[in-house]
Amino acid sequence: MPEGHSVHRITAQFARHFEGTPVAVSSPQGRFAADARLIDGRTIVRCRAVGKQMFLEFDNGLWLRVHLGMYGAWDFAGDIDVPAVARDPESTARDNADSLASMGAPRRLRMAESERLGAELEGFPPEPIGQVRVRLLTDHAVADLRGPTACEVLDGEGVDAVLARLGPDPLVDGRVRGEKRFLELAGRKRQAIGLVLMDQSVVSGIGNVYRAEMLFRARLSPFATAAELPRDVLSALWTDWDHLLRIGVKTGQMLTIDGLRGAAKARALASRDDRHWVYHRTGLPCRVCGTEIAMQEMAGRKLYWCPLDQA
DNA sequence: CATCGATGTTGAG
DNA sequence: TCAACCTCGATGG
Repeated sequence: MPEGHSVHRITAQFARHFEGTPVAVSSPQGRFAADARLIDGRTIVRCRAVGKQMFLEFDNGLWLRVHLGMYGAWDFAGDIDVPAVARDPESTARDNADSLASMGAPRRLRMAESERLGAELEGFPPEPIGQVRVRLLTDHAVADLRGPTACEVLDGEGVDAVLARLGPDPLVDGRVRGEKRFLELAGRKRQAIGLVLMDQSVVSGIGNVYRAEMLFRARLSPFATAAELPRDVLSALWTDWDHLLRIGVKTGQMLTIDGLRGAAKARALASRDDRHWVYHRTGLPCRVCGTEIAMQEMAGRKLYWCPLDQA
């Protein structure tokens, strides 16, 4: 379920609590047992997020690559920090700005598309719950992975091969260098821009929510051919992705309606239904013009747009 | 309690 | 183009 912003947050959590310490790696569920032995007991030396993928480098040159897919999630527990939003979903934007705070009594923290605090722990480490593909355990913290689309151990070349297939990520490649690559890649796609924004080889980290929201924010038809769009339109899309991704990483939520204040902002933070321009709003009035929001499948994913504003 | 659907990707056909 | 992957919150009875 997570789009790029959550993967950056999860990776920061690993960098903070798992980097620089030996990690016991196991597979309670068993499916990852052989791979786990390759990195068991090693120290994590680097944590990287690129788009929706996370890479953890171990001190023997091997990497753990994880893609959460539709319903993958990490459960953290132990002496770890908890993002402000997860502690208090109704907290204000100002509270959220101070990103992380210590969690006091040991608890569970689930990090996927959203973040949720679980019950207090009875002991450490806690028993794995359900199908845990991978468990990473240090003296102070534990991370359990469940339901990932991809989870494998790679050498440096393997990582390079994966990275070579990924388009730019604003937080990895930078706004300027990333934009150059995005313009090159998107500018030659003779496909609908609604497809191109979801293509991870063109731009990394955008999923179904950000795709719909970015197109509305640009007042752009999802069906326009990417290669035929003026360069400054593509450029604006990239700039907006950079902008939205940074908000997402900071707040932990896909806040795509900017500039909200007071009650409207609190509502957007508290309720997913009040958070977006068009995503998941089929048949509801457009927030700008009142036209019913349309929905149709595009390459097997639901596409939402305003037929008037995005004509 | 059963069923549905989801913020994703891969690979078979 | 579609099923499979494999999880779980939301929904309805």
